[in-house]
Amino acid sequence: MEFTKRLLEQFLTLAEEKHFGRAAERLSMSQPPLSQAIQRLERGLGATLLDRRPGDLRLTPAGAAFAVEARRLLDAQTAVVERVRRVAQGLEGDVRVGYVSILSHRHLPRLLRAAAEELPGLRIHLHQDSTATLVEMLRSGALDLAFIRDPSPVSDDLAVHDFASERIVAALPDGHRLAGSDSIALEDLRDDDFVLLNGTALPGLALQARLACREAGFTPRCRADADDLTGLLGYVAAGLCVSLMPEDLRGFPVPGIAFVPFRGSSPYLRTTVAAVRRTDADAAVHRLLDLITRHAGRP
Amino acid sequence: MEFTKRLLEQFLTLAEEKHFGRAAERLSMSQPPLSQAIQRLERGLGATLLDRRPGDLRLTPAGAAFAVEARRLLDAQTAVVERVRRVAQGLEGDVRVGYVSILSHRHLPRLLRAAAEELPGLRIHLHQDSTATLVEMLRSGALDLAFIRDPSPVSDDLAVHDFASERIVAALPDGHRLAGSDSIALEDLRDDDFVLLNGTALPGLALQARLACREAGFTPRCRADADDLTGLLGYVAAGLCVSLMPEDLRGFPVPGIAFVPFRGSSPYLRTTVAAVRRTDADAAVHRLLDLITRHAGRP
DNA sequence: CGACTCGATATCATTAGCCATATGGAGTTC
DNA sequence: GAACTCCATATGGCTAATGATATCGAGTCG
Repeated sequence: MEFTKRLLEQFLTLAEEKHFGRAAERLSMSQPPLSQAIQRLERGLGATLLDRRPGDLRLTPAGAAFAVEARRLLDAQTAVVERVRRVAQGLEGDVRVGYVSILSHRHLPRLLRAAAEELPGLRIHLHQDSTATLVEMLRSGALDLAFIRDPSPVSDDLAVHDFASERIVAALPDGHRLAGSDSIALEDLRDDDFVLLNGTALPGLALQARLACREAGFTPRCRADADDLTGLLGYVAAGLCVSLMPEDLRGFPVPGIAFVPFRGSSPYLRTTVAAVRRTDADAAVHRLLDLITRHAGRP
Repeated sequence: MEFTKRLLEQFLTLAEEKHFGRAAERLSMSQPPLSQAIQRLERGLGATLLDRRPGDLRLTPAGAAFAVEARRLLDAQTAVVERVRRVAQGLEGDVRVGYVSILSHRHLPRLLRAAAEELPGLRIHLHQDSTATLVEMLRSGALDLAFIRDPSPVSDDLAVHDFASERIVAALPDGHRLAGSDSIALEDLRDDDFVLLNGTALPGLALQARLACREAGFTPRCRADADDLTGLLGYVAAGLCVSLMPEDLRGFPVPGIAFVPFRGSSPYLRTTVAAVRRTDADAAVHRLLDLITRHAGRP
């Protein structure tokens, strides 16, 4: 039994009109083929749908039930078309997004809010991990999009889009001679003891910090190192060293530490990029990526 | 866009096999028409369903969504057929049943239980009213089946089926000289004061009680009357009169009253019949009516 | 580079679904 | 009972859906 739209439409019209002649007219056809279509329908269903009493056509209980179901089938079909089109256009769907922990502070909530407003049909699945793991997951198809650290080992099957560049600021202990300044120059710290990242966890930041010092014309005297930011913060708060950190941390006041920006053309840490597979044709991913690039670089 | 079963089946098979050749083989057709069918489907939907990369066919997000929806559409169609057939066979549906209050004591719960077990797909809508009103509702189509009193004004557009015959018993005050008997004869009460129904509420019972006395060879001396059974019970419990009542009431002991059956061929009150419209072809009504007649006459 | 795989395209035959006209037949009305 | 209403039946034409064969073209691999 095949339920074509035409057949369902014919039955529904007949169910409304309760008159073969009028229904046929509304359907722009003659009466006999309508009779036959309905008969085929009844044979196919194995049930009588109409109580044909002379001059008074009415639906049997089965016919009334089928009228309801027929309308549902029609609605379901158009709904399927709608849904598939929306998925194809990326207005509906699932996107698996990976990110490094730093992002969560400020950018991620803002992005999620914007996505929920602009692309309400998207379900975004979040996964936090290290840059290296995220790249691997992205390449293997376990993720669709990832916010990762740059510089990082990005092969050419991935396309990257600049997302957020954070400036480096100085982290000084409260008692430091420059702790009260509005801004300083990096070379003002050439004679200070530094604590820097050793590069195991955040290689990008560790590298950039050293590069910035070299550009400023000195090699930082490293009194200590640490493998994550909280370690750095501990050393600085103890008053033993100064350090360089992403400006993001200024939003989280740490007792005993002053974050002071650099003057003029200060060293940048180009931190976060959004990466996707070059071959990925998923429209939802591209819509999300578009939204991300439009939100890139904002504070 | 028309979703024939064949087309959905073709897409689903292809979605499983991810290979045009193998899918065509499983569908007992050659590969080219399958390609064309899928292309027509994609054009009709206005969306690309397959990612055709050489040697590795995969579904696009839209294709994956459509695969889910296609399966749902197929299931929905077969479910519709099933449902319509069940309604046509009377295994599913709505039946509006009217009944007179007496019935509710014992028969109605039993019937509903049996119906729920034997015809679980039926939704039974209950309505209690007087015999006259029920007959009118039945005829006008507001009810499908009614348990009514007999004798009653049943026109020949209704078909009636005997359902329950209740015997008349004597209701005697506890102190009555026959209150302890196992059974008595109606003429034993010829000199007692009676309280009987005046016929406004339960004309059948009122009439039958008087007919029974006439058959026993006497006219009951009516000291009082009442328009319902509780009125009768009050008079009897007060010790003022005896009365005649349906034996149903023996199940509800009333303080101060003894119900005593009549000996031998005691007078019957043929109380309740199930009535339906003769022209009604509703299979659910007939199934229920069949169940009712099979349960007729049981205690 | 040549064979192979796999999907797309071109062309054609068959069928059956759909609708039209003409007619039949039951029931109602005046 | 004659005209009318209304649905069913009979018959025929047309279109469009369906699938088969043959071929092409891109990509892969030894």
